[in-house]
Amino acid sequence: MDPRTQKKLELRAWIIKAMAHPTRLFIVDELSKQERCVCELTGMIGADTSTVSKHLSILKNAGIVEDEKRGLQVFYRLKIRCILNFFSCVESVLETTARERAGLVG
Amino acid sequence: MDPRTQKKLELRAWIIKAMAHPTRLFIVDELSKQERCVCELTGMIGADTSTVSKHLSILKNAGIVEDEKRGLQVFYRLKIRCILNFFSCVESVLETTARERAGLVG
DNA sequence: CCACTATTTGGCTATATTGCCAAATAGCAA
DNA sequence: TTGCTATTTGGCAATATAGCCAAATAGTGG
Repeated sequence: MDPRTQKKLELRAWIIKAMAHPTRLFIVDELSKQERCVCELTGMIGADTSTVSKHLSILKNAGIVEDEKRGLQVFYRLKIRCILNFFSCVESVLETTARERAGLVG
Repeated sequence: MDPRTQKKLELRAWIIKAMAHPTRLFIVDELSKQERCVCELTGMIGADTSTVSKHLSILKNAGIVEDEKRGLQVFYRLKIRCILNFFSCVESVLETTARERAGLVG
């Protein structure tokens, strides 16, 4: 693999990696419904505020979400809606696997 | 986040994580064009055979690719085509980010 | 059986990620 | 300024991932 291709794929893998964590999937799903501040997300997730903040900054750096400060709070929004397609394709993967397993048994 | 949701998201994150590596993105892209044996992919990637084999087993365990042994060789195929949507959405992310950066400068 | 090729697995080290706590920063209000 | 709340950042320990080499496994042919 030539270095140019390598660099290109590293960048793309880095964006996908931003999605590759359960907490961050939760956040993206939640933000697909409505914007949320860090404290709201922290409450729903049940982790340390700093942990949630770091997850959000990973998503923000990747370019998947955007933030807006209003008063004391920082609100996060989903910036790229097509990222939700990840969910449906992942469901396809799971369904296919489940169907295969069922087929092996029956 | 309740344990049920957590488990569900962990499973989905695990599948996405299988895509979150430059070498595995290369493999998926290559397999989207045609099936390939491990030795062919190893040649294109330029890593140790064992490394490529491990990447392939990650993709296989995730349910994204499937394999078929023919003689000495094991051929891998892309099983879930919608995974290619990941690429186009990632391009959207990159384009949006690039447009923003350009806007800030000009 | 032996030799040879293709692939997988085990084991190791280096590196990256995660999550907590503590501390720093930012904004609002007295 | 001081105090309070929301968020981010730094640092650390635990865990996970990646890549190489060496060894094991599987299939082919003499």
